[in-house]
Amino acid sequence: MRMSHLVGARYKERPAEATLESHAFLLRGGYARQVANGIYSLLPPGFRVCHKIEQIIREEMDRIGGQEVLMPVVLPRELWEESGRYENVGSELLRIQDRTGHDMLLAMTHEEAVVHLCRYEVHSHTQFPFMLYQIQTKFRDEPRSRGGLIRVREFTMKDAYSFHTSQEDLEACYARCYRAYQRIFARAGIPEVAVVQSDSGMMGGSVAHEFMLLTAVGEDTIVTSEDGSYIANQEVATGIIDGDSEAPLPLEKVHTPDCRTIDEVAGFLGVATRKTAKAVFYDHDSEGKLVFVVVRGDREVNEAKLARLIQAAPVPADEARIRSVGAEPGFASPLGIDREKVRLVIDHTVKSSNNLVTGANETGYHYTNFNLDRDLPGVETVDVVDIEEGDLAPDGKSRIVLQRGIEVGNIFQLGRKYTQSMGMTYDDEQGKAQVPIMGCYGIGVGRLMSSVMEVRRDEYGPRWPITIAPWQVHLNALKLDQPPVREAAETLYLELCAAGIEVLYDDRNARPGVQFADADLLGIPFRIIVGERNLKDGNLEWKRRDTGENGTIPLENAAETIAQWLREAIAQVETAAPESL
RNA sequence: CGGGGUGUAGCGCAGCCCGGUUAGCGCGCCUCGUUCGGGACGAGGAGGUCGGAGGUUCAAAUCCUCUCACCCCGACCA
Repeated sequence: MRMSHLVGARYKERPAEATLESHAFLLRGGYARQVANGIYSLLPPGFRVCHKIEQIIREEMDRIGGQEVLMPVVLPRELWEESGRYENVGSELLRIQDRTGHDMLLAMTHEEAVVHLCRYEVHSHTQFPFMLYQIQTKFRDEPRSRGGLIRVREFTMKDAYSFHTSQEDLEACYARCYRAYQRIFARAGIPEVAVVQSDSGMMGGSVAHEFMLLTAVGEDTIVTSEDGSYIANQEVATGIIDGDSEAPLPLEKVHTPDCRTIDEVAGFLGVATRKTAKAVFYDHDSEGKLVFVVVRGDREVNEAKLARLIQAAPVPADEARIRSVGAEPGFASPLGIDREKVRLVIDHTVKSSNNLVTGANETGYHYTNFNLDRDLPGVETVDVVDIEEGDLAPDGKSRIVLQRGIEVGNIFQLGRKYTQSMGMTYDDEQGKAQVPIMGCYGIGVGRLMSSVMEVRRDEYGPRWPITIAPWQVHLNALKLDQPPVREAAETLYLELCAAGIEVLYDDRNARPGVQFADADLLGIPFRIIVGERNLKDGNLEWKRRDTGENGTIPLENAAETIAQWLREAIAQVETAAPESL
């Protein structure tokens, strides 16, 4: 590629809307342009990186027996009604109508489409297991997209779906996919991606893992232990939260005027927030009951955990709804509440602490010395709070440290949620109809590109791993108007191209500073500089963008030398990938 | 959806509070010349419905009303 004709301006200045470094470089380097909120076009460099990532994904999915297909972006309402998601998924599902007024939708994921496809194609246990995948556009009408390509509304995703006749078979496939993902991220140049236990969210299913690139700008909170033995998404993380064991004191009702928050109550009574019990209300559980959550005052309700408990999306309840069950906002308490009217959810922390302050369900009054075992005997407690920094890991051996991560991939054991509801069956050995078990496996391509950019860069631009760089070699010719320089550069360019190497040739006769600054923004790992300074000795200069190494090589046979370097550099990245299963 | 902010040339911004020629500046772009190893210099030039609509006024980028878009924080989210 001759750079004089490369489309995509590079900016010297940082665009105002960029927040993350990767976002700034995407715009400054001419990789992507925003069309609307969370909707982007990719320019040639950005598309080339994405295409290479996709190619790695293809190779690894094919290696474990994946079969590539392509399903539609636009799906009819009826298909999603079969699974129940047309009603269950909120406004992030973009619903549209065709010219006849028929309800359609833009797929945000393709479980329905793949089951629709397979239920007509596969009928016998002899055809199992199998895995289909596609690399295709998804649309999710995010309430708030941000961070360049990290979180967008329209994006390209590799989504794979496996079908099995037994849980054991699913688990074997899951393990292969898990390993394939490790290989994909390693080959893309970020072998440090961590695997964490995760929530399966609206997808349903049980076992799920997320592949997280740990970075301060990540949107997810990851709970890790200091000794490295534990790692989980905060949405599912468990741990040991310290309690205390004072002798229970008599329950006492005290006047607490205008103390509606935990901080106000604790301050007024002169106790630590951890010596209080906090009431939080959500509307409503799967049976329509108000959910009354009680956690220790210094702790936060983990809404992902709560959602799994109540089998519904927790929505904070308004004051009228809280009063309707006899509780008093600001002074609410599990003591004396009508348990027929509410779904009482009490966290373990309330049981493991003593003599807590809790509301009296009466404006201006709290109880002190609330002890769950004594005052509400027989109430079961659950885990419904966030694990925080300094708690103990589940094994009790190590302290918890919180980190941030970007989710670059995920894998789920889905079970029969979609095959059951959509009536997919096969005949088993006895000729009896059975419902297959599914797994699903996703990777966001653009998010992966941005994520790599976020962790492989310096102040001047990205430092692409050789395996996903937009081009492999950046050829700079300094003073192109001088015949010897032009001749050497043009010849080398053609030789490199002939050798099958991807070359970006800066043939613009621009000043060196301009060329180098642009080269930094494009982040190509091998830079070859043709300039009169070294050319008079028959040499070329080279520089590694990724490692900073540099030197000179003879012009003669340079293409062969460079080709050899590339093979070695690629091999070096690939050796970081674990063996396939 | 709640709170805050910003819309002026491809990019970054000033001008607005306190209305008044032909709306500026830096970068980028085009032409010519001098330059040339980390974003050169000089000369000349192109490029603007001041986000949109309505209003106030002799006069609106500037004041008022409405509206749209984008950004940030929160809620939400596979």
